[in-house]
Amino acid sequence: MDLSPTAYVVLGMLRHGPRSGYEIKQAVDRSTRFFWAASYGQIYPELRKLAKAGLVEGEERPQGGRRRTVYTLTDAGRERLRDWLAEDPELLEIRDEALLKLFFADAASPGRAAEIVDARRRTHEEKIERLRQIEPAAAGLADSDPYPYFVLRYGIAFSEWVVEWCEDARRELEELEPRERDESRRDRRKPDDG
Amino acid sequence: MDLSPTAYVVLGMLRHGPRSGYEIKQAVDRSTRFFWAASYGQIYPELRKLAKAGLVEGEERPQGGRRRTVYTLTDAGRERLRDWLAEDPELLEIRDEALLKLFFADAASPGRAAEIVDARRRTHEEKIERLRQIEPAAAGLADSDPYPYFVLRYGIAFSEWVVEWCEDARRELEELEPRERDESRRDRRKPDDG
DNA sequence: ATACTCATGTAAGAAGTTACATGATTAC
DNA sequence: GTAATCATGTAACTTCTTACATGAGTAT
Repeated sequence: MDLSPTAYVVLGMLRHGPRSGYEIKQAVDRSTRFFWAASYGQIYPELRKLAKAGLVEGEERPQGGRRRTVYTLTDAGRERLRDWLAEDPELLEIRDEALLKLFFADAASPGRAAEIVDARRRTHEEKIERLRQIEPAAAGLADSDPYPYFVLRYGIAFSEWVVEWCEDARRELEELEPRERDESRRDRRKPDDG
Repeated sequence: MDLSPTAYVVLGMLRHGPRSGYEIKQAVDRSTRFFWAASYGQIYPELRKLAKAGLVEGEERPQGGRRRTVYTLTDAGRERLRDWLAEDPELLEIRDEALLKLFFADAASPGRAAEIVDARRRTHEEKIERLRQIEPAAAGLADSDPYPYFVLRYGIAFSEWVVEWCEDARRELEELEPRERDESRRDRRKPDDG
């Protein structure tokens, strides 16, 4: 049976011990979210599928009168995770509306490109802030498993790089877009292209 | 009527003049692909929807005995594109298997983290190569519309940054992963975490 | 001839989001 | 008491990919 990529997120989140679906969702939001999100609508059905396949085991562990099912990796599940980790990563998908809008900026009103770049900068500044908030906790756990912290720092460094790029781009766009650009450009346009 | 994000890719690809579905797909593969992909299975149905909505207009323009439908932006379509460009970009989705595997590397065999980083480096080296191949063509068109070239250079710069990060990460992992790490680490692990 | 590119499309299904529903516990 | 958090789940829907089918033109 083939597993979806998100199934491996679930298996992976159980690598250090039992967790409930709710806890997995929380862990995803605090960690892999910026490069791999997952919703309840995926996690809960996935846990059941994995249990049926014998890769995880569910156990009722209510807290007070609150029902709660905690899942544990089985040996088969751990092996499956290991096998997947042993394959070279393939999938890399990006949907970046900011880049798309910048790409089409020629069809926008004059000066809009710079605003799009500014919006992109703000997005990544917020991302940095959010990641910095979870950084201390991640650093504390790095002792027993260094990789999540490693990846978190990648996320921060990446967004910092984007912010720098936006600042450079801003300056470049100002040279590119003097007030009269709109008129002068239209003259140079190939007939085919208008 | 709401448009899907990919509908705007189609509208945007018509901003400089009429194109067939086939040509749109080609343009996507040569340009927006690295941050926004689109398949025939989206493009052709989308063109029909947009035509029904009056945002594009199709015209039969066979080449030889080969049927061919070419679409043009209507005024309404151009306005719709402009309105969308005037809204701040929101969507940013990443699915990065390499980061996910690195995140879970603690559950992999020793030394696997470094291999994942190496694979990531290769992926982005290939990306740079592909982008460099289309760079001259993009640079040539920058005269009439500078933005696609602008975004292309972002793509190259980004992948170059990733390659550098991978080189740094490689070195850091070697410090982190001396041969005996596996044993020593297990001792420091909290009981909750095993 | 045969392989490649041009050209358009559909069907099936995977993957993922959103909104909703339910109900207990905890903090103020 | 009431708002937030803990906890689980489903249904409807959107989005997107993959695989397939068809057929003409072009280059070797």
